[in-house]
Amino acid sequence: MDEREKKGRLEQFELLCSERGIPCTVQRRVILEAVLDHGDHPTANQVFTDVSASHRGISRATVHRTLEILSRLGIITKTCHPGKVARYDACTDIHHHLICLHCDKVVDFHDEGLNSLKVPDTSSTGFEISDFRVQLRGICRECRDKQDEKD
Amino acid sequence: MDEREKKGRLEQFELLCSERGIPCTVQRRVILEAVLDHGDHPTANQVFTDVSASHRGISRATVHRTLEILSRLGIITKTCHPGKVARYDACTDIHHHLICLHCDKVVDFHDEGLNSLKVPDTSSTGFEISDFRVQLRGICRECRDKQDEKD
DNA sequence: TTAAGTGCAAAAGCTTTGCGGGTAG
DNA sequence: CTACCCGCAAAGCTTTTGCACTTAA
Repeated sequence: MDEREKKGRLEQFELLCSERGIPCTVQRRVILEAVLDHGDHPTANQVFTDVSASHRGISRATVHRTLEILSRLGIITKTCHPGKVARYDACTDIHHHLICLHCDKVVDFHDEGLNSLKVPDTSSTGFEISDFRVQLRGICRECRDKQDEKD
Repeated sequence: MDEREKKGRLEQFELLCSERGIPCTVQRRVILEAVLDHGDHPTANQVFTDVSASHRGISRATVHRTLEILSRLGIITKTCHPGKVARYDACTDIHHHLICLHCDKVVDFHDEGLNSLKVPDTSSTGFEISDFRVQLRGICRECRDKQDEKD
């Protein structure tokens, strides 16, 4: 993410904090920055590693707690993964996912056609829908190559 | 899932096994049945509980190993969840998901309009797409009600 | 017969929790 | 000043692995 946009997101975060009376601590800013910088869909552990590289002494527990808080604020979001650990995402513009059913890799995919999908009526379900994602599921090139080797 | 369909899926599984020379053990059949019966998106632990109710001595390790194998065979599938544990799905017909960003609940949603979505060209990505899912993201009724209580 | 699967128990990862000291507002 | 947050360490879950025994084909 470029510097200008990042700065905007950090200001947005500080605004949200003061609106809701939530302390805006150093750790929270640093962890948010790490997610914004990471690009794809880091796990809590990856965020912890990134953060530790520049700031001594931020604990794993804080990373977990903070990621949860940030996603409740809506400033980042939990992504839907086929894997076994939680993953987070810097939730900027609408985008979609290519998913490898073999190695669980998830890659962002931007496409105007998908963005203009009409969300159907869900009123009977009790859900209030705010946005949507399309998952395109299949096999990535690396996994295909590995399969071919075996043959 | 009704008995007739279940029987069909089990036969399909036995066929797949013999095609690929993979042993079709009691445990695998029982675990597959448990997923088919479960309905929504059980975790390995839920499958283990279901299985243990009717069959003594099937270990957790086997449940994990088997779920992985069944999903590689394509007879079940890993679902994409915002949570922290792997979840599986009896992958029958195409369907979509309502996702609560508050409590991570995932509910199946069937809709003809979504089914007919045109999959875009992904040739530049190296992925070979076999199907797709739409995630409708928002807040479920229970979580909305809880929020209202607080106000 | 024999390659592969299974159970058990132990190890390895990921996440949460309780508590005393520290900090933002 | 005060409520909330943080780091630490320990506990709690989920998943994986090594090995001896069993089983499907």
